Amino acid sequence: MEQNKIPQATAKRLPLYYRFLNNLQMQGKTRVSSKELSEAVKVDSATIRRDFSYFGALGKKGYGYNVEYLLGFFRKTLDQDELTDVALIGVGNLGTAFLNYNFTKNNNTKIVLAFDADPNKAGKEIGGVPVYHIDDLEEKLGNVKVAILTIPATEADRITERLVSKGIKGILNFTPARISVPDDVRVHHIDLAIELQALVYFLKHYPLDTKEEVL
Amino acid sequence: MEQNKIPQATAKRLPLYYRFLNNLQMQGKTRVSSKELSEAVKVDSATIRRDFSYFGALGKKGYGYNVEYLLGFFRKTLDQDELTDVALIGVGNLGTAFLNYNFTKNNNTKIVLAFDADPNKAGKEIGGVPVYHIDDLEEKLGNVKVAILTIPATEADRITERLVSKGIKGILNFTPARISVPDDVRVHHIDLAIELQALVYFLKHYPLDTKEEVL
DNA sequence: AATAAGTCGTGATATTTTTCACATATTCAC
DNA sequence: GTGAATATGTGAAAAATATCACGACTTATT
Ligand SMILES: NC(=O)c1ccc[n+]([C@@H]2O[C@H](COP(=O)([O-])OP(=O)(O)OC[C@H]3O[C@@H](n4cnc5c(N)ncnc54)[C@H](O)[C@@H]3O)[C@@H](O)[C@H]2O)c1
Ligand SMILES: NC(=O)c1ccc[n+]([C@@H]2O[C@H](COP(=O)([O-])OP(=O)(O)OC[C@H]3O[C@@H](n4cnc5c(N)ncnc54)[C@H](O)[C@@H]3O)[C@@H](O)[C@H]2O)c1
Repeated sequence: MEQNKIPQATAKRLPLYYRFLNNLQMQGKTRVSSKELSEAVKVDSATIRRDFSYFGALGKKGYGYNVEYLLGFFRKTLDQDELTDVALIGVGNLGTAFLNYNFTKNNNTKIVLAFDADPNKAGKEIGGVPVYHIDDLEEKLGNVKVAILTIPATEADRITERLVSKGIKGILNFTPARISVPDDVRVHHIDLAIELQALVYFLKHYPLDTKEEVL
Repeated sequence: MEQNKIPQATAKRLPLYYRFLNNLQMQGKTRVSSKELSEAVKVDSATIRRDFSYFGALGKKGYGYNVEYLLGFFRKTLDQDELTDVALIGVGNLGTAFLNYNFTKNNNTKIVLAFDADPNKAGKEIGGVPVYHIDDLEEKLGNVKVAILTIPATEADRITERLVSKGIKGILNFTPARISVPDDVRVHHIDLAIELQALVYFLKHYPLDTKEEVL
């Protein structure tokens, strides 16, 4: 699809740029330089210019970038005009937090339904999202292609298999399990315990005198 | 401190290895190869061997790695024997989920106290962790060096400043705000909305026929 | 109109990370 | 013991990412 020449590292930063540009526009700013952007999002200004340059010459020398133009460009690039439906599996501590938080501020994704194995949770609605019993997964999932996994790790493999066979193509996996999927399914692991441990490890073992911010 | 020759990419994977080795030991396995590890944690086996090699020759050719030895080694390396205290700021949706989840399974970090601006939350205890009013931050924080930030983005800068002046050295920031800190403070951003958007972007724009798993 | 200040886009370079591929060592089966 | 199988550790190469530094162009100022 189109140019898949865009480096992954760049692609991961696009939503960040987009969000900040939105803020700028709301503040009524009409122009912005890579230097200003850099200070706000904490990414080197050369990296920002390089990132933008993959999409062509979006700025003007000596001027910077026009906020509205850039925003419009990224809106298209990030498909901000089409809403992507997401399913959430596991309405426990984390899952409930995600349901209550509305990802649809500034955002093109929306959790449209949730599943849980607990019969007490099925039938309810949390944050405006209906919760179904996991037994009804195949029946209710419909054409949703993205799932958030917030179930116990022990359930991850079994549920993943069911999700994949129903056509899910992207999984945001919060369980510590490293799930196996076919090659055409993308899994993004967010392992909170590990993030915390890694932070502590860095604190103890790395001097850190220079500014190095870690994602 | 010791060898800070260990690449950051490697350091981030250490807790993952550690957790899996723990599982292996609990299953009674005594040896493991980089190939087996690779399948379990979804990291290329050459990368695993390279990672381990930064710490010396931990394995044996033709045999693999001794689980107990490796685990003991990483336990020391990751300071699993000392518990690091953590403060949580913002007992809302996310914060409450973290308090209820006990990070101290297999883990060397523990949330020991929490703060919130809501007077109804202060004074309570959630998941065994006392919640104080944010006004008492300076008084109660003590010698804690790591904080988890789960407050509204608008509060992030102000609270960060207070944390830093009280001596916090590591922040796990869940707010969308990109906070500014002195060079000796490490910030790790976990931006859930962006993770979700990035996943959707990859799904739509990247072919993905080969196995590429993204962290 | 000329000058100064600001800023992009990018070739070149540096750094970081991953992967290949193989000499070398060990184990295991018989 | 011997040979086949297994698996490490690592030099070298590749790939990915980040940064430097500067020519080219814009805007603002006097
Ligand atoms: N909460 C945290 O702070 C935190 C931190 C790090 C990792 N995690 C991980 O995130 C995951 C969820 O954590 P949590 O604290 O929300 O757990 P939780 O126990 O509160 O919630 C899990 C939910 O999944 C449901 N469930 C169980 N089996 C199911 C199945 N087969 N199908 C559908 N639903 C099922 C349960 O009924 C429960 O509601 C876990 O894997 C956990 O390790 C959580
Ligand atoms: N919940 C999610 O799923 C989710 C997803 C992505 C990002 N986030 C981000 O995480 C952060 C927290 O999200 P949430 O859903 O838990 O929000 P929330 O509103 O449920 O919780 C925020 C809590 O912080 C407290 N608070 C406000 N100001 C404070 C202050 N100055 N000092 C101390 N406490 C204060 C509030 O009383 C509240 O309890 C937000 O920045 C949000 O953007 C949350």
